[in-house]
Amino acid sequence: MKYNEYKQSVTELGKQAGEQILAYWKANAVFQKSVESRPADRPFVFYEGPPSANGTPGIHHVMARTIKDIFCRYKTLKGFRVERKGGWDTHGLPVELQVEKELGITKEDIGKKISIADYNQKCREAVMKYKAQWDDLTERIGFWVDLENPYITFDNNYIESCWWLLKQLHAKDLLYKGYTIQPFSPAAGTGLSSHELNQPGTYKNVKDTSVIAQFKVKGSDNDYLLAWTTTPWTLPSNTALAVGKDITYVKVKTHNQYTKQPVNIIFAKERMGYVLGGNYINRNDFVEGKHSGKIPYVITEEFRGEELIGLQYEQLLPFVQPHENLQNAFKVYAGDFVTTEEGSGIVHISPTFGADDARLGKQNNVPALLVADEHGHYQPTVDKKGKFVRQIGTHLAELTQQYGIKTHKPLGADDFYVKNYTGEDESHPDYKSTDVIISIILKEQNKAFKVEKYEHTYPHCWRTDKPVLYYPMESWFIRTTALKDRLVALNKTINWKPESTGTGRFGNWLENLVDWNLSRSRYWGTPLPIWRTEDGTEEICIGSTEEMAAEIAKANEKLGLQQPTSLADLHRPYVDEVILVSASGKPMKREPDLIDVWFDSGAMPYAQWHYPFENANLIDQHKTFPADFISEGVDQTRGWFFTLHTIAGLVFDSIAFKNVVSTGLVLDANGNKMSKRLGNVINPFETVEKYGPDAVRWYMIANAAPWENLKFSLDGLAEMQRKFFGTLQNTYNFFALYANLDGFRYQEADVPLAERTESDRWILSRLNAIIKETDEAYADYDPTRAARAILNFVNDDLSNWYVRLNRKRFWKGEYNTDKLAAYQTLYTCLVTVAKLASPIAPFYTDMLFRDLNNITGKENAESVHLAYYPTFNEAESNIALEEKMHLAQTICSLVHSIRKDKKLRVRLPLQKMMIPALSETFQNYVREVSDLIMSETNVKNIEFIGDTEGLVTKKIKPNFPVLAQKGLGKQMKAIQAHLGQMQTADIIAFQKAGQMSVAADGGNLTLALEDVLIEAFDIPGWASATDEGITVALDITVTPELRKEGIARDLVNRIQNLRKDLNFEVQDKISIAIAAGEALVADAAKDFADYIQTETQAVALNISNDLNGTEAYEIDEFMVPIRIAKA
RNA sequence: GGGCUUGUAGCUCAGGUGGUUAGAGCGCUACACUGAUAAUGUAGAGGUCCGUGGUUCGAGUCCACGCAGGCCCA
Repeated sequence: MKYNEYKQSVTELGKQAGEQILAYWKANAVFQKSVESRPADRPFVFYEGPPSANGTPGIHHVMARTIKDIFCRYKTLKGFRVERKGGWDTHGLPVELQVEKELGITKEDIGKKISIADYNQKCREAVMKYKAQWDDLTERIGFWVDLENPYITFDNNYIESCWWLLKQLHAKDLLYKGYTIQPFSPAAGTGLSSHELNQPGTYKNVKDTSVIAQFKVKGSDNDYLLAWTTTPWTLPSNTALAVGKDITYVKVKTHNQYTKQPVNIIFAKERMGYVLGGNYINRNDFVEGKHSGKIPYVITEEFRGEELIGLQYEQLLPFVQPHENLQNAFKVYAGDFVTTEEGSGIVHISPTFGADDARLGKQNNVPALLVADEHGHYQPTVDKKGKFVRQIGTHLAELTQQYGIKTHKPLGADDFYVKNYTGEDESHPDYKSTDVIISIILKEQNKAFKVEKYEHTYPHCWRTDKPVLYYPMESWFIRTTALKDRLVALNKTINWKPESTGTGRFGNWLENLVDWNLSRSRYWGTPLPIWRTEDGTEEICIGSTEEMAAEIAKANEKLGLQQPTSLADLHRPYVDEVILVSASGKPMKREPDLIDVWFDSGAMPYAQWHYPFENANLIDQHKTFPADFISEGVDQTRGWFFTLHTIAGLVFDSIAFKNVVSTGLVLDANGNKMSKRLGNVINPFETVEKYGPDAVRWYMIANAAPWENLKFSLDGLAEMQRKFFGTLQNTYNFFALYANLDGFRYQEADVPLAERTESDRWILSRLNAIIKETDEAYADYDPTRAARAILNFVNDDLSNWYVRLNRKRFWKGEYNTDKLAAYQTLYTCLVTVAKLASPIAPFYTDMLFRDLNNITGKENAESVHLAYYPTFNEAESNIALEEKMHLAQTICSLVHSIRKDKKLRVRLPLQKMMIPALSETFQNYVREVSDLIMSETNVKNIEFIGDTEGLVTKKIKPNFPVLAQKGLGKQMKAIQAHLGQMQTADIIAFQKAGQMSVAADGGNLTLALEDVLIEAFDIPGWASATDEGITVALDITVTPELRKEGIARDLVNRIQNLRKDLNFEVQDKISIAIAAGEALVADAAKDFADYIQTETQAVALNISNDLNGTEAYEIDEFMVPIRIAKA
């Protein structure tokens, strides 16, 4: 049995790992074992936020799923049992729109051209259209989740759990029916979702008639409040005005430009330019003749908006009176939405047709202006076709006639549409919109101060292209505001990553919570389980199929019906057909709405287990509730995060999740959003196919924190693959090559730590440091910190330092304790790295782990994912050693830099280097790693120079933090000045004395050695270099002996190259022939024959005159023919 | 308009509690190394730390106001 050795590129290997390890997991049920091998009483609860499978997955899904997977795997390594149930979100508008598009129908056709039953069947099929692709990607990127038994939101059982939850809310009086102002398309006869409103091209620039209307203050002669509107058709339903409390208003005396009547007008001071623009001029500037045609004005009063609050005014167009709360109508209120950006700074309020308006109305009990229809039900002044009701239309028709307004056709009471929904010919010279007609009437009645065209953007229906109407619609709400404080308090117990999303984005949202509008007027979704009598006085909320069966039976009996008591499908239209009976014996019909799909997903903690009808103990005994961990995109803050939190809070008075990672967006390499239009979409399948799954996962995690946006670049991915996986693989290959030759199988006892080399103990200390660091990072849900720590360890510590320095130990000499220690140390590093990195790169690390463990059998685990997380070993941690090694690295780097400067190749040995002895500790540290420094730099001796030699220039500067702590901040300038002028001799004197006195403000102060930092700066007359306060000087005298030794090393190097070029095996013995031509080279070869032969495994070395025609190689400054042959 | 967030080298990113020479990797330039070799090492060039004010002996770091990008909401 030998360790696998790999020749292929790192990319090939990544792909290979992705395929082979996946197959291995499947064949050996590793996922299942990773769950079942952990004790059931140590659960770590994870919730999978259900994706919708009606579209293909994107690269950002790889990101989201990687994050989820990492922590589940980590917790498994830590010994937790992590069950992961998959799930699918199946209801909702996107599915419906997709089906409509496929069938070429609109919402109006449903129930006409296609039955609801058939339509919903289409939705049911469409929603799982791409399930196979999703499953494939999930599997290929190694996201371990149970795909065999997922929860599916359209299942009857799932719906039944949702109903149960709704019933709990209903019982707590948290479910109610109310009004909400929603975008509505009269032309299409349907409400519009925000999704539909966000369709491109929906918002258009239009020119509307805007009016500054004059609202006469009650009891005054001619004081008027000016309110501006771009929708004059809403003026007949005006019931209030809003002002800004802190805005400054003025009263201005002038004349109305249309009627010439004197008026005192009130509006925001900042809006004078707009209100009085054009035809008006300040009376002080008025010059007769020069300003003919202009109307003079004068400001008579100035006051804050607060003073206007409560003021009463006369109804502007008194066609109809409000039917309730009349005492609150036609008054001035404060509105936080009032600005001085446009209009007059006073806002016209019509609670029926504006969201702000409705809110203000609700808060202050201001009535909406409604009119009774033929059934006595109160309705808005405009019907759903966009037409004024007769009560208004009659008046408008009369006034049109009275003022002789010319129109393109005679207008009756039923002809006043608020926008041109009937397709009238607008090019007709006498065509006038209802807005214009209302404006003319206002002008005639001295109620309009200014009328003009106003260009703005306004939303239009994406299907009919007609303007949208904001219209009051009946809706069901969850009274979330009732428990707002509790929801806020519960949120504070949740650990959010990043924290700001929890306190800011989510916390603020909770603080400003409004009731959750649950109603959706659609077909494919969870039906609202509420049945009502026609007059709405009696209702029932059904909480289970059993309850429904009982109620149906009751209805059948009381109403003499023949309804089946159980439904095969709880969707529309089947539930719609169910008639129930009220307590008083009246028939009850289901409220036709569906519920918001977000309720479905928010219900998953319970509904995925069909709670409480099955598995009740899972929730009741808190076995799977609340979740320990969830993760989704930050865009889910008001989506899934909110609904999970709200349902748990309202129904169970609990949080739904303890830790949540909200992930950022995946953008293209330039930071743009990926979109089909820009053609910058990264295909996840192709990417994983090309680079293998681990590189993609690793890159996403190591490159940026999960909650930051990720600029996804394929170059960056390739770089990360080379850097991390390439280096790790090289290191493993190195190990495997020699371990196979030496037959190392880790059968021997561990070499005691004390018997291992400095570098062994150093790398083990570093290894322990990252065990600790990664463990903390994972536990803190910060995978990026873990990935970067591992990356730096593998690259800098393990590969570029440990392996490079210790290469010879592996290929030279006997299989002795030292060699064994080297193997054991490197093995330990590799197998530990495999474990630490396995949550992020599950495939490659499993291959690495198994390649190692299959030979040694050290661990009883058939996969790295069944192993346990390494534990920090205090005994192996050695901070002092790590510092020493850092010192060695710095010194080597300095020597290299001098060598480079003086053009002295490393193979040329040098006699000595000198290092200023800054302190006893420093000197000892360097001494302990001196062998290492000497072999790495090829310098024969290290000498320390003390102060006595007077060779070193020293530099001194304040130790700022120390001085600041002593409260000497103010004296810093003086101290700095004093230290700046000190010479080396002064510094040495100070070092000897241990303290000195410095003149400062308010007397002398005494500095100790700890208050300053002293550095060796330079060694005059020597080739030296300085970094991090350490200076190294190099003796660059090249003696003939040294030169010969350098030549000998060159020879070894050339011969080794030759061996390789000739494809000799590492263990082949050779004979060498070197040309005698150059005396110096021949001498060197003779003097160092033993050395050369040992290094190159040569049994013979001849100096020959007979090498004509043999290729020559550059040695020192000579060209020397060399020939080798197998012995 | 509101909430949150980001802005440091050509690119991707580090820079606890303020400490005076702001770092890494990639890329670029040059050199070296060559029994890990489709590797590796060393050095160099490259920064008004988004701007403006303020606090401080001292600000990339703290405060205020802006600017630009992003997300969510109106």
